[in-house]
Amino acid sequence: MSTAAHARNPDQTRQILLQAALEEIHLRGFQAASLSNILAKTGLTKGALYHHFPDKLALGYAVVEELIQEDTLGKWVRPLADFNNPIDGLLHILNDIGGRLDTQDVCLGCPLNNLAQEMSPIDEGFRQRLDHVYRLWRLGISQALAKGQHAGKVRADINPEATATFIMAALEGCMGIAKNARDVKLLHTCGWGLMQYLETLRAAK
Amino acid sequence: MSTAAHARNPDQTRQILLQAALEEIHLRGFQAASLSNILAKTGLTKGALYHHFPDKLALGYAVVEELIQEDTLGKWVRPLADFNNPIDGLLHILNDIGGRLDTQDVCLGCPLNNLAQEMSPIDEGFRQRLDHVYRLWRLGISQALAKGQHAGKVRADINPEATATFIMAALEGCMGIAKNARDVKLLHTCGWGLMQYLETLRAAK
DNA sequence: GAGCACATACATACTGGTTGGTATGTTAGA
DNA sequence: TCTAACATACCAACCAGTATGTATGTGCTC
Repeated sequence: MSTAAHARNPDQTRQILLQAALEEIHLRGFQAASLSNILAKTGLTKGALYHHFPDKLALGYAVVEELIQEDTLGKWVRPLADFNNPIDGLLHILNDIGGRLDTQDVCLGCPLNNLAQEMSPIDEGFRQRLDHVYRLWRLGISQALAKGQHAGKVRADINPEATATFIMAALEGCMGIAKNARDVKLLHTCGWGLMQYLETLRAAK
Repeated sequence: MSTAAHARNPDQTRQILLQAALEEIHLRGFQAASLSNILAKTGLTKGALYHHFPDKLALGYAVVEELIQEDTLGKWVRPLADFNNPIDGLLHILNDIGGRLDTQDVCLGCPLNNLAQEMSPIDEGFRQRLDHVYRLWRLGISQALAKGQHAGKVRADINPEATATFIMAALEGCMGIAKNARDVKLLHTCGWGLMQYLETLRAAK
């Protein structure tokens, strides 16, 4: 019987480190993220960190691959596949996420976009991993749009890939603008513009 | 007669420092921007830098207020005022800038957006200065749209301010996506989506 | 199934390098 | 002659990373 004074659970420890790293990176960015801050938040030490990750870069990569990618798939790609009208689907997800975001979320912005803007010119490894997430996201929207075209819900004269790219970009842009303004209302204003655009994609009856 | 061995020109020295700081910040971000790198690029020393600026933060603020703001006004706000159809104006500027951007520009992204994403959660002074630039930009587009409405060029049922916000956001989003993809073609794909949106704003004949 | 062997899972203490910032020079020009 | 405009030398703080120590669980032996 273990008294659990120092019970060991390496998988959980790893998750705790990843989560704390995500929070620190989300706030300060990767370069300015301090390992000491991350460890202070977890109560762990450098021994634990460097046992689970070879260096800071690997920790950052793991945050992208295991947390940010999963979050993107879970919030956007998988839910969207459940709708047979992708425009309704996108509007629903948009409203759902937009309604749940509080001021703090808006102020910190999208972790994917934050990291992309910071790290893509500096580190190719980050760039590729982030690009992979963007590709999955874009592909999810693109396939949904194509399916919607076959179902006669989406205009046949638009290119699903290009349109998906623009939707994704516009969304990140809206989040970014609202983030700097520190204004949830501005996010909704911006989101209204995006929804207006989405409506133009519906097939004529 | 000055042999110009060490000719002094404080205003020019200040500009040189600002420009070098902009380049370094554009590449690495503000926090990771190294004063040593900036000085090495200029051939100046810390004495010069700290004579013209009290600290690193003030240097960063000056870059926003004097370089980035001017650039935004010069590239977007002032040119747009010359068109009597804002939609044609926006399309023209978009094509003009999009055509001139090379791969390096795309990879580094928009300095305004870069700084906003990095610094707005961390430093209120940065946030306010960047917000001011965004406001000027948004106001420029908004006023042009309103003018276009009165001239019967722009649909009367859209809100100029909200639409201007979305245009600005979508644009920054497109730049951001292309930046991470390191792909000029993706920027044009994305830009095509934005242009498609702009076309929907035209008043019916 | 008791005890030993060993790898895993951490904690602690320390280091070299870089950073922003400062204190103190030195030189140019008015 | 005095001040603005720089240059030089230095410093404390912080950083990622490492070397080493220690405790925990686990498998293997007899």
